[in-house]
Amino acid sequence: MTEAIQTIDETPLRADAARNRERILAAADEVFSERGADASLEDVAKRAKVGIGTLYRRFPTREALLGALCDERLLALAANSRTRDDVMDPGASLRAFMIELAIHASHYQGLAVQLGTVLKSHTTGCHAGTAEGQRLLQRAQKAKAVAKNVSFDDLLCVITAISLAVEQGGVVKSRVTHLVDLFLGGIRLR
Amino acid sequence: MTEAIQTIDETPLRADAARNRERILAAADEVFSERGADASLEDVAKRAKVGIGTLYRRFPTREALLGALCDERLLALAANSRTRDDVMDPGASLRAFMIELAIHASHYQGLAVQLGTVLKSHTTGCHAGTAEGQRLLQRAQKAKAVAKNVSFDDLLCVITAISLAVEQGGVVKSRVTHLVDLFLGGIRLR
DNA sequence: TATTAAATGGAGCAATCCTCCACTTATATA
DNA sequence: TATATAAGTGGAGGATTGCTCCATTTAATA
Repeated sequence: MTEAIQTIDETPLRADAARNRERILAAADEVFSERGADASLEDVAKRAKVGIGTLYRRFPTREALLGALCDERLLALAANSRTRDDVMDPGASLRAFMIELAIHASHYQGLAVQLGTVLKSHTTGCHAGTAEGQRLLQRAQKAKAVAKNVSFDDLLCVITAISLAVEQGGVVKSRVTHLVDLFLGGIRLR
Repeated sequence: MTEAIQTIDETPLRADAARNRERILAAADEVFSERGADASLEDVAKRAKVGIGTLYRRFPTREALLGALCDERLLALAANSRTRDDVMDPGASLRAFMIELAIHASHYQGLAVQLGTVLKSHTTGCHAGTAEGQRLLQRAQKAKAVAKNVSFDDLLCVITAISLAVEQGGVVKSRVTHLVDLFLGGIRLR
């Protein structure tokens, strides 16, 4: 769980730097869990027992830090999704993916709004996540399970919305599922 | 366009206070338009030529200020919607309302995220807006145009999402319409 | 062991939020 | 018209956070 996690990257880190990087990530996970994704970065540095300068050197922006934090979970999510190819039809696979991603995106309070930005940070996990989403969408469209005028951005928009609702309402998986299903099926009766 | 705009309110304002209130609103509209809904409130006060204390006295929170700013437009939106009862069927009315609200919610950069909160500020316009939305939803459900397991919160969630997408993508009415229609019809083929 | 490029930490400036309160002013009343 | 007073005002100032910069320390290499 150590090496490939970093951003698509140039020279390897010095030993102390790598150590500190891990501490920052661990601290950030704690602090963001407790106080939300817009908690003070000074607090993160303090908890990691690292100077604030060190934190900024490693993660120039908050999004970079969030991106790195999401990395592992997004990788897992994408891998997970690929295993479903065998046991689920394309539509169901897409649905499952959307639900998982929506839940992921509300892992820290305040993460949902940033989902779009974070997914664009160049992390292996972020790449894997978007790639998998696009693959699933295409697959579902080829199988005529989903309309072809739907873009991945449309999906992302809806997923963001759903996690946003979860964050605000403080609700749970049932609501996520409900909203995903609404979106899949449409609210209009026929 | 002067009196009923205030929050559901107690004693009337003194002349100077009322004057300042209007200047603050005007300044806020300018500043928020230029720099987004999370612009500095000190800047707003400066532009209104008013002390920062005065601004806070009148609008204790940023949401209160945003609520007041949305007031007029929400009132108009609700009134507008009611006139459509004659010329549109329930489903189409709801659709039109959603589109208008979504566009409204991206009037200032950064407003969308706050839509939920803002709508809860006790302003006549906010009340009118939510009331009208609920009415339209019920009406559409009675007419069997919309599934009955859809709540107003669900709608709000989707509308927020859509304006969020608009804000981020910097896109326009066509995208809003597209997303609303996706949500109404569902993305799944049958 | 000496060299040096990489990494560190935190002082410090800037931006913003928001409170508090000494002063000013509109208005109701005599 | 004069005056009492409740309502309103402005902005200094404390607190928080973001982010940069650079003098110092340290890991890796020869």
